Amino acid sequence: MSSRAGAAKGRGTRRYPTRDEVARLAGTSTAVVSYVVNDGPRPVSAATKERVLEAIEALGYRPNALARSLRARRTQAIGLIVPDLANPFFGELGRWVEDRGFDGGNALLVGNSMGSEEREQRYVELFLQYRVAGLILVPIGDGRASAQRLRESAVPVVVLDRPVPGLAVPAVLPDNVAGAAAATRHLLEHGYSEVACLAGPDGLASSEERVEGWSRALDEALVPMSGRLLLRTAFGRAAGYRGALELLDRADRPRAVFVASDEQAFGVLRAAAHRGIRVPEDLAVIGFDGLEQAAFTVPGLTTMRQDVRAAGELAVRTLTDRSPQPAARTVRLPVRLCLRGSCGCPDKLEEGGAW
Amino acid sequence: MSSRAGAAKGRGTRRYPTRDEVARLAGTSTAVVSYVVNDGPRPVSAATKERVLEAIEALGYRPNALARSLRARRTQAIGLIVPDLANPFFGELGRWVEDRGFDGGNALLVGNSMGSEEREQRYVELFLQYRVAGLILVPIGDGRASAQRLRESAVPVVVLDRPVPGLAVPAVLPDNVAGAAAATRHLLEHGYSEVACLAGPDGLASSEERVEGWSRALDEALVPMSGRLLLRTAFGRAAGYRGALELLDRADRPRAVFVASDEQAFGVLRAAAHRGIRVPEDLAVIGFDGLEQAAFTVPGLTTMRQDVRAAGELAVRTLTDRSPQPAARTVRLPVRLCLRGSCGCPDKLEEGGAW
DNA sequence: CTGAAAGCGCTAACAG
DNA sequence: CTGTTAGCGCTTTCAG
Repeated sequence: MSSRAGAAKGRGTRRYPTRDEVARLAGTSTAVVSYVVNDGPRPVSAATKERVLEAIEALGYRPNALARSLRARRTQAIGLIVPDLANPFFGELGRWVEDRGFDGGNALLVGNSMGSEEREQRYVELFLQYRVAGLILVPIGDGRASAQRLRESAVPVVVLDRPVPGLAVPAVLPDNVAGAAAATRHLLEHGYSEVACLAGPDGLASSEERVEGWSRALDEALVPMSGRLLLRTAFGRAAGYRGALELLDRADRPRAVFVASDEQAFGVLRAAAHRGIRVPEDLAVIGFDGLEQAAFTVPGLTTMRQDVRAAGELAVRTLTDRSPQPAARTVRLPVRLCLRGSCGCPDKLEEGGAW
Repeated sequence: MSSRAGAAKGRGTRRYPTRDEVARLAGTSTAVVSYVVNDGPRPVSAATKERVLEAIEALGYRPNALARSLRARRTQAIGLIVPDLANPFFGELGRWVEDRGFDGGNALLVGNSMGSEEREQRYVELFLQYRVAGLILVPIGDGRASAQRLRESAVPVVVLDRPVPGLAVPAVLPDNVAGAAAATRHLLEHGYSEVACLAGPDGLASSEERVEGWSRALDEALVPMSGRLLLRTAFGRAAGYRGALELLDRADRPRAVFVASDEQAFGVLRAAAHRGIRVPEDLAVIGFDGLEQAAFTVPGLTTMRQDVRAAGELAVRTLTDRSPQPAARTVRLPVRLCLRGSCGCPDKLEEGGAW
């Protein structure tokens, strides 16, 4: 058995040693312990420091971050609220936010709003009580509900992925319009005379922007638009699957489709297979987001890749920069066409085996 | 402009109102404010309560969770450490952990170890400093490194997905051996005379257990084993892709393969397509994990589905239950065969459109 | 170079 | 029913 302070028997049984105990054991004052732990602000003689370090080690002392934050009047925690962590897009986003935060010594609190505004509110509230140093929000719905509560608060906030009309807060967004237009244009260049759009839900700004890009590309190419080419569904594989069936079961089914998210596109691929419709020969598909999984579908999914990493990192940086805050700024990150087989281009796995 | 206490001009500029200000405005003592906020432990007259509530509202008062926790000597936060949030398996796990924690009013701190033991350690350390009420760990490698540090601490810990030999701590694990054996047996029942195994990395307990199950099923069926049937790769799509190419490029390539994770299996499906090998006609495939995405590959991926939700919820419950802790217990959750097209069974999307 | 002590915001005795 | 007050563990002036 270890020589350390009494081994834990039950659970959560043992108390954490405090600064007082360390001081006592080292035969110094608590202030000195603090100077050692923080390497400042006052100097400590080498000998004393040594004794303190030994006491810390012997006791297994771990500074209490809560007390520290209380005293400092600021935490090192940042909050992230997303619609669903199990959605690979938010998973990837979360990874980069976490990674960047970790570099800066931040802890990351995450909340899933699960598509519920009420739940989103509750998380905003909870994180505010935890006095997070910053809050990154991928808002649900039109985000108006959270806007008010946030505007009244003192935390720096960044919204990600979706603009929130009423909120004058920095935003990091993909260039949805340009991306959707590029995807549509690419399909047109493959020679299709019309391109359908399997869009995201109504009323969600990022969804509307992608529809806008699609429609703009059609206009530019002087392709006549028609309502029957546009179908809105929820984001997500299952919704994409059902939407695709609806499109594909029509007598005049489309030959090419721009899908507003990769997740929906996975559903489209599955639906086409289910109906015996070959991709890309009978149906050309382009998705949006650039998920890692898109490189592994059969055929590979051509998609508009967002730089999720840049988005996550930029969000954290915006929160973290202690520089005088410029007026709330919206940054549009470029998306780029990532060619694979589903649109009719050659279907090669990325060289170098990037993933 | 709102009538509330001075609007924030810069960022993080405004201070949070404190309990003292609320008390002053309501003309009561701070204790009463506390009684109102916590609805106890002492009763408060309706009139006073009313005044306090108004003051709270007027000031936009939000109790400081840090101070509260410091005082209470315990937090409501739970820590989750996973290898990679962007991996859909851990994403799904995270979702359920979060969901269950949320019900209990817990905040969730998450850390990505990114496959690095050092990083895992640092997160354990960080979360301990935050005095999390409990820690859920999906350990990297053999997990031995974290074991010691955890054993010395006072936090309740649960390990998930992978056993840690040296750690006497509750564990929630899938029944890897039985699952792998069932998958292998199913492939054998399809009439294949031998079944290859594309396994996970060496030295990871959960990976070894799946190999064990595969080999056991082969033994039982009196199928001669051979080293050439077993290939280990890292978990992940890219590794699965490369491993599959290696298997498929052999002159005596296997006709049926049990793959140790769905992620790897996605790579296998892609590799087969790349080589013009049809699934399931030329190659039957079964994965492991039961990711949601597995229902959307082409063909649908037959897989051993884990009940990730049950695992996540059970982990939280184990941490949260304030009942006297029974001896560290290991729970094995059953996995069940989920039939789709990749093994040669009929390929239907789940009825009811579960997803 | 080191120590004493005030106080971060909150809760819960204890005393009215 | 309500008020006073002693800390929770830490940092940091201010004196030595």
